[in-house]
Formats: sequence, C-alpha cells, structure tokens
Amino acid sequence: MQRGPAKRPTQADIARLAGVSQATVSLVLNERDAGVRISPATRERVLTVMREWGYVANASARSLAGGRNKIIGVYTFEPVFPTSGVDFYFPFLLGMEQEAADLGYDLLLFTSAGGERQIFRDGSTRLWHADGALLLGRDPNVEEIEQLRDSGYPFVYVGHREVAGPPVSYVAADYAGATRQLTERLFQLGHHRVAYARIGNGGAQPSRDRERGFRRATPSRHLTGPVWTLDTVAEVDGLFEELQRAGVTAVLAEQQLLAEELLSCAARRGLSVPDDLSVVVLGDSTGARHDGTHWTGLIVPREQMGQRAMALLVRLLEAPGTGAPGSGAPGSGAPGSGALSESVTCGFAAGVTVGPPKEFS
Amino acid sequence: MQRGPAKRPTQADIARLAGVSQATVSLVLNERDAGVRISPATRERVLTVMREWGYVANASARSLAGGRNKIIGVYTFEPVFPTSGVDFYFPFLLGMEQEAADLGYDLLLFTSAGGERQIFRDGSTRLWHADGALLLGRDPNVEEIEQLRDSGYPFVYVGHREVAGPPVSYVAADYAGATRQLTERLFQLGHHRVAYARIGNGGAQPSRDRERGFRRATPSRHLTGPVWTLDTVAEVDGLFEELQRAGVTAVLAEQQLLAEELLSCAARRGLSVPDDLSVVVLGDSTGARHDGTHWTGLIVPREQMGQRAMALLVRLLEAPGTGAPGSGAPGSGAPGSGALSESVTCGFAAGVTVGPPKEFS
DNA sequence: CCCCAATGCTAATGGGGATTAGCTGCTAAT
DNA sequence: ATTAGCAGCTAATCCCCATTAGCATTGGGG
Repeated sequence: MQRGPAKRPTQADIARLAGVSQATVSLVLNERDAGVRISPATRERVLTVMREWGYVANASARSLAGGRNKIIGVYTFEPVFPTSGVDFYFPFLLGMEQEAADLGYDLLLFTSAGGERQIFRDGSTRLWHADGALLLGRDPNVEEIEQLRDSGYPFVYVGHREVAGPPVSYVAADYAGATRQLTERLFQLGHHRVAYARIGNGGAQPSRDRERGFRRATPSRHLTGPVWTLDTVAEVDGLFEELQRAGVTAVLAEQQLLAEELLSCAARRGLSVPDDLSVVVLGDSTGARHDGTHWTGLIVPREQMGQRAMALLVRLLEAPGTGAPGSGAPGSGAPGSGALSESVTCGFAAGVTVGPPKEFS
Repeated sequence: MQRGPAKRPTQADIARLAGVSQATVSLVLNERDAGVRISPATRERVLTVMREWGYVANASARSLAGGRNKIIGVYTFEPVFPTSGVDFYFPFLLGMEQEAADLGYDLLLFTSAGGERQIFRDGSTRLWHADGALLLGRDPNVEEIEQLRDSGYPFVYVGHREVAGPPVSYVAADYAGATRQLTERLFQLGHHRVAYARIGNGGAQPSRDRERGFRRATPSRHLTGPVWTLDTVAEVDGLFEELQRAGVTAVLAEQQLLAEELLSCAARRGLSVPDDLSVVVLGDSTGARHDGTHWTGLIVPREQMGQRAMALLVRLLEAPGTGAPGSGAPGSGAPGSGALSESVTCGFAAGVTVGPPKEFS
C-alpha cells in the first residue's frame, strides 16, 4: 500500500512483472486474430499478472492509439435541462442504457457542452472518448452532422435524418406508416373530410414524414383537406373556424399542444370531441399542458428507438470491415458507404378523442 | 478535401503554419501563468492560425498528457433496471447531470457491469475511465468501498456512509434532523406516545440516522415508544394491535409501504388516519403501492443530493493538493486524509396523515 | 546438412499534446 | 567591456497504448 493516489499499473508494469514486453501485453489484451501469435502459456501468465494487479487500459491512450474503449457517447443537440426536455429525452436514454448494458458498453453523456451545443467546438474532441455516439435532437445542426459524418466518426442518429451528400445511419420511428394508418382509420369510421394541422414550420423531418403518411392515405373517394401550418397557438381559433366552414370532421394534430387548443376551441363553442370533431394526436407532446385528456393517436416508441439505435451502432462498430477510426482505410466505402437505417413501428393510443362523424352517429 | 476521414489539424500543423514550435502552440492554448512567457504578437499569430484552421485539441491526447478527462463516473451498486430502480435513481442522476454540465464535466454511466455489480472485478477497472466517480446504492458492498478508498481513487458516496478505517467522502440527506423535527412536531400536536417502525433490518445507515433523530427528539415529559423492526409486511397487523394496546397515537414509518399497510389495518378496524392514528412516512418509498394517499413526512432531496455530490467530487478533484493520480504527491494527506462530507436538508410533505391525537380534537 | 517456413516474441514507431530544462538574444548594471 | 538577468521560445521527454517489421528459435523437408 503506497501513500498518495495509487498509480495504476500500465502495460509496461505488467510486462515487467510477467517478464515479457509491453507489446506482448497489448497483444494479449486485444486478442487479435492478426499475424502475431502468443503462446497459451505466455498469454495465461500475462493475464494472471493483469488480474492480480487490477490492470486497466488507459482509455485516453487507447483511443489515441486507435483502440476501443467499450464506451458509447450520447449527444443531444438541445440542452436536456431545464427539465422540460427531460421527459422527452429520458425514455430514449432508458432504452439506450438497457441495450448498452446488455452489450457490455458503458454510456458517456455529453452534457458539458453547456449552452453552446456545438459538436465542433469543444465537443468534437470530446466525442472521441467514446467509440461511437448516438445523436439526438429535434432540431440538430445539419452542417455539424455532415461534418461529423465526413470525419469518419461512427454514429447513429436517433430520429429520421436525411442530409446532403452521403447518407448517415439513423433509427427512426415510422411516422409515415403510423400516420397513414390513423388517417385510414378515420376514413373507415366514415369521415370524409380529414385535415392535417401543425404549429411551427413543417420542415423538420418528423413533420415531413407524418405529412407524407397523411397524403398517402388519401383514398379515391375521400377528401383530405389541406395541410394547415400555423405559426403560433393564437391562430388555432381561426383554424377551428376554417375547419368548420370546410366541413372537416376529423383533424390530425401534429402536436398535442395543438390538439389541446382545438379541444378548448370546441368547448368554447359548446361542441364536443369526438362527437363534433375527432382529434388525433401525432405524438409530439412538446409544450403540452397534459390536461389529462386521453388522446387518440400514435405513441412514439422512444425507448425502443434508443435501444435499436444502440444496437445498430454497436453492430457498426463491431463489424469487421469498419476498422478503428484512426486506421483510416479510405477506400472502405462499402455499398452505400456503410450507413444503415432502421425503422421502428409506432404504437397507438386508443384514447377517447376519435369517433364516427356526427351524421353517422 | 481529401478522400476519407478529414484529418483535423494538430498542434504541429498549426505550429508549422504559424512558424513556431508545437510547444509554443500548446503554451498559447493553455494560457499558463507559469514560467514560460509568450509575446503578445506571437500569441496573436498562433491564435489567428488556430481560428483560421478550426483547430480543436484532441481530448484523448490532452488527457493522456495531462491526466484528466473531465469525466465523472456514476456507479450504482444495484442494477438500475428493470425499471423499479429507475424511479429511485433518476432524480439523483438528474442532479448530477445538471451540476456536471455547469462544471464542464461529462457523465460516464457504468451500467455494463451487468448482473455482477462488483466494482473490483471488471468494474474497478472501468472506473478509471473517469477522473472520479459518484457511488450510489442503498446496500453497497462495504468492503469494496473500503478497497476503493484505499486504492486512492477519488469518489464521493451519495448517501451516508461510515466505513471501517479512514472515512470516505459522502453527501447525505439529513435524515436525523428531519426525523427529529417531525417527531417534535408530533409532540407539539399533543401526542404523548409516539412509536417508530420499520420493515427490514435497521442496520443500514439511513435507517440508523432516522432512528437517531427519533431518539433525540424525546423530550422530558413525553414518551417515545420503542422502535419496532418487522421482518415482513405480514407482521404489520400484529404491530398495529400492539400500538393500540400501548396507547400510541402517532407512528413514524420508515417505509411508505409500511405506512400504507398501517393505513389498511386502520381501515379494516374502522379507524381513521389521522384521527385515530397519525402516520408519518420517512421517505423510503421502496416497493410502495403509491395508492394516492398524500402522506405527511419527509422528502428525500435526491436531486439536490446528486448535485451536491457532484460539486463535492469536482472540488476534491480540482483541489490543488490532490494532484492527478499519476503525479503522486505522497505527502498530501490533509487533515482527515481529505475525506469530506456534506449534509442536505430534507424537505417536508405536509400531507394529510397527521393530526392532533383524538383526545384533543 | 542446408534452407525454408512456421512460431513466438520484441524493438521501434507514432498518435497529439503538456511540460520543463535550457538555449538565444537583448538590455541594464557593474 | 563584462556579465548578470530576463524575455521569448524550442528541443526533448513523457503520457500509455496499438501496430508492424523483423529477430531468434525450432522443426521439417529435400
């Protein structure tokens, strides 16, 4: 027992104790199938000493030298705190964590970026502590994603991402499919005029996916109303009027907040949901008041997405071809340059805000 | 634009471009107040080139050279999953995360240990990926904590920990104080016979602290009943009988589960809480049914504890004396060998399960 | 008996940066 | 004219590990 902070053993220490060279220790450690062989006897001796002295590879040295740390980073583009974001992000985290534990990886949460939220500033750097990273965020900096992709750093985006140039790997919820199903369900119930509404710009990928699902559902003899895009909550009342005028009997609301607002518009007019208007919520609960209404709509499978993203990333990392990032085999551009993506099926909430249109009931 | 992963500039590159040495670049970067000086002109030139080329220090190399990662590990003795544990641990995590973000540290979650949950097996090991760690768990392996302390690894325990030998650093909730206050409040309300009950052994530190607070509250002319320690929930009914027989009008229940059981015992006998019996919950909600009762009692300030623990650990790490683990200043044994501890005040829940004793109302 | 091919391991290098001893010029004091 | 002193910078090392070229030894085939 030494005084002071115990200096932990290095490969050199282990080597000395086992009567071999540092290189041998390294080779034993990373059981390569490669050219160099170590006799079982030596291997065992080294392993014994390592165990005895509690050797652990230094993560920094290892990643500097191009090795692996069995650590997956998690980076969010928006600050997770203050707590508004927590409810949103936590399920993802949960899924990632479970899967990581199963696969023998630890999770590195990149939170220190503070207000800045830029990977390439002080962050890029820090990402390398992890073997790869999961990226998360509703409104990421696309340029940064591209830059990261070009840098060769392995990552998977949680959420649907299409960027300019080569594709990136991502795991997305099947918003399009789920929205389509929900829309078709409305038609089945007898609705003829169904509208789609959102607050905020529809440029984000999740928005576009939902809208696409909506449009695809349009069957021959039914009518989907136009897609309304509002700027602020204040405009909901006007929207409600227009919907009535257009004879719309069912609305798909991208945000729960919007749905809540529609509900109170209806209430103010003495109208009932779902009797006078069916309302479907498409999963985005940003800024929702959570007034206790049981909404009919889709459930974003956040936990599953996290899980699948983790699994995908690890698969990427452990794929033989995709060597250590440092070893830069530039020509390794597999088909599609190795980017993979997966789709996770959304769940549905039965809820109480959808019913047949009035003329049918 | 090269093919393959774009290699980002190194200090050597910047140095070349600025016509100085790599050392100079490093010196400019880490604005040391130390011996070496750089002229403002040179400094400016280097900075310009750095900005121009978007230089970012490689974190791995930096920590390899400097010994620090700016990463704090989080290790829990019990598995956090399946989700029963999640509710318990998440608030701690939240607090840690916020503080870490403020202090510029990232969080490394040690979850990969899987079922084993032993620091010194594969974990100890992995702990070194972080500069220091926060340890968490209701029923930790004390020997391992001692071993870790002796190893010189910097850590802070979240929760009250007294171990054999030199003390360890910890941040604890002030259970003793809070329990004392709650007990005294009962006396103020007119209760004369107050009892304390728990399920499970009272050996754990949090249990002992609460009991201590209870005992300290005993004022001259009042009576605290004995402390009951039950083995299982099944014994609660018997306990209830005994309490009645002893004329106890108020109980402090260590676990919410126990309180819930007492409540149903009372209900079965047609008795009312708090009219016939006041019940205080001392914060432990393990296995509780959460039946919606608004309990009177203490609130464990989990988030704050996490926050304070993080702050404490970082303080330990950044204290000048306690140098980098590698730099081993052996004589730095400050008073008490540098272990610090802090106490966080508990909150109180007003609740509806406490009132004056019957003869007063 | 010689040469070749495995086998088992080591020396050397590099990865990016922090640190320190020490090397130039200058200026100011002697 | 020396010399001491200092500002300003660089060369050299080290941090710990992964990787590769190559060395020494042994066994087998010709």
